[in-house]
Amino acid sequence: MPAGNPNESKRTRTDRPRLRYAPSPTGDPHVGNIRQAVWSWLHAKRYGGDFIVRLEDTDQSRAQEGADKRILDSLRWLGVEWDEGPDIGGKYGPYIQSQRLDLYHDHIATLLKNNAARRCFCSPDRLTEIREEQQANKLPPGIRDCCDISPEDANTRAAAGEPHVVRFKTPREGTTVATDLLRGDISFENSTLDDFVLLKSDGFPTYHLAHVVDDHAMDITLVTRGEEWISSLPRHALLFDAFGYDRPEYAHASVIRAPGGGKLSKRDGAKSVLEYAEEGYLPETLLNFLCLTGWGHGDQTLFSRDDLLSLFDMGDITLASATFDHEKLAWLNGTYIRALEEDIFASSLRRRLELDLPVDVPRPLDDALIESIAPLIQERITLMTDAVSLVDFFWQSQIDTPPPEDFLTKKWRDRGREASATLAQVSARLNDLTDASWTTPEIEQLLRNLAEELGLKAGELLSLVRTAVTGKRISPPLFESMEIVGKGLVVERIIAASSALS
RNA sequence: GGCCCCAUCGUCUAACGGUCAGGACGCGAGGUUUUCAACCUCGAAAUCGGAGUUCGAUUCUCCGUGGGGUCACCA
Repeated sequence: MPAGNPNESKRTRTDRPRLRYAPSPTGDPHVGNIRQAVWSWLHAKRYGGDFIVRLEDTDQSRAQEGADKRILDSLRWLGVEWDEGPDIGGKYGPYIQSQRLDLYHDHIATLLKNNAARRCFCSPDRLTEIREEQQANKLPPGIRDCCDISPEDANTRAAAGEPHVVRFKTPREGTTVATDLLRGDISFENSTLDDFVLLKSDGFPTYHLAHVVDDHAMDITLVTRGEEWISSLPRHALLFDAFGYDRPEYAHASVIRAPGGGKLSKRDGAKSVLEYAEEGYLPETLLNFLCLTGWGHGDQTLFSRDDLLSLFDMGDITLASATFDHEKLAWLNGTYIRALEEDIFASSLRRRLELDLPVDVPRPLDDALIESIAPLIQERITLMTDAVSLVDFFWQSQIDTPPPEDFLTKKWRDRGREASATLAQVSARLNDLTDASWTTPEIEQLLRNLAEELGLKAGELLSLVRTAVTGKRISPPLFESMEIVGKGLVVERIIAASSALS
């Protein structure tokens, strides 16, 4: 038997388990995929075990430049840490499958020697021909007896360099029973299985071979993956048996579904982890949310990283497939934004605004200004990217006065002249305030008094002032905003609005 | 279609045979309020259907229905 288990440890699902995340570097990880990584990590850590990252780059044609780095970046952003991996190594390395080819070849040699596998020289055309024929005869579509070549002949042809694959010789009869941690025993009739490919003609292993060889070699105790793998489970069970290896435990998680049904895809607004990061979601939000869909723990909705690290158990995940709830994700993000320490929020806001504010606004942004604005909007945004449209007026030297139909609502509709006159009075009064009195409470007092004087409700007057000063119908709290914008600019803007309305 | 998996409010979930079937998002009503949020109170909303087992089924069994996965030299 090639490459045995380096450790004869007796680990179990709940005693120093070893779990792995094995992405193939074909693109950015999406939420369903990364959830698998998060869960594996949480489970491993909960029980004092190890979390391993292994790159499954066995499909050369689908490999994508830089995908490996973006996968690791996604994990880091979420706060997922690994004990062994392609970047940091470990005693079971290498952690990149394309660097483990010899191991797979050794295993193939063993199987061939034991007559548990066979070389297959069939062309793709021949294979589709077989499938069509079987389908016409209402037989299982899998490839079984495609070529009848003696092992000697096969070895000769292979030695001569003839391209071929190596297939597993799946038993024709009997039943293969495999166990899923969440569903119990699942049995499959061997007659419905096929002679699946282990080694491709380019010398790379298929997932089936690589999974069995590596998860054994790396001493993985619990394999977690999506339920799309359940149908391949008997193949893996048979392979472990063929090598004489103990089978690991398996937990197949359900798929995350799109709101309309079906698999979640980009079309449904599903984004990669890094895209969520760019759009202003907080890592703690996504971490919490990923565990909220497909898992639950009593009445609890909010889970900190530490909560999850001490509560999560792979055995508690939900069997039914969950629908991705964008609304709840957004709500959750707002909740986490509000919970941020003031200074953390301020610095995060600053980074966001440096990105989102118009290019003509000089960088770096003024820290004191950011710090005074931050508390005004912290509880008003759901995404960090919501901030800019709420606060851009603080940086504009000049704001465009909205058209009358937007400016004049309710009480002021079709009463531009009155509005104009009112604003003129407001600007005059504000102008009388001394610089020392240009504070939130004094501005508020002045405007409330003036409203009373004019026989207006406070809201009626303030809606006018708000639009004039911020250019918006909806804004951060007005008095605070006015204090920050400063007397000169405020008065200037109100005068401008007044004349625009006259 | 074959094989396999799954099934509690619209959505995410809790209830390991006995609960007025709980919580969260969203939704509705009210309160608070300078806009918008936030916050507070209240409300509507579910065990897919049918047989069993049991004193008693959301929970166990079977059938049906519905949804999903898979049938590659992709993972």
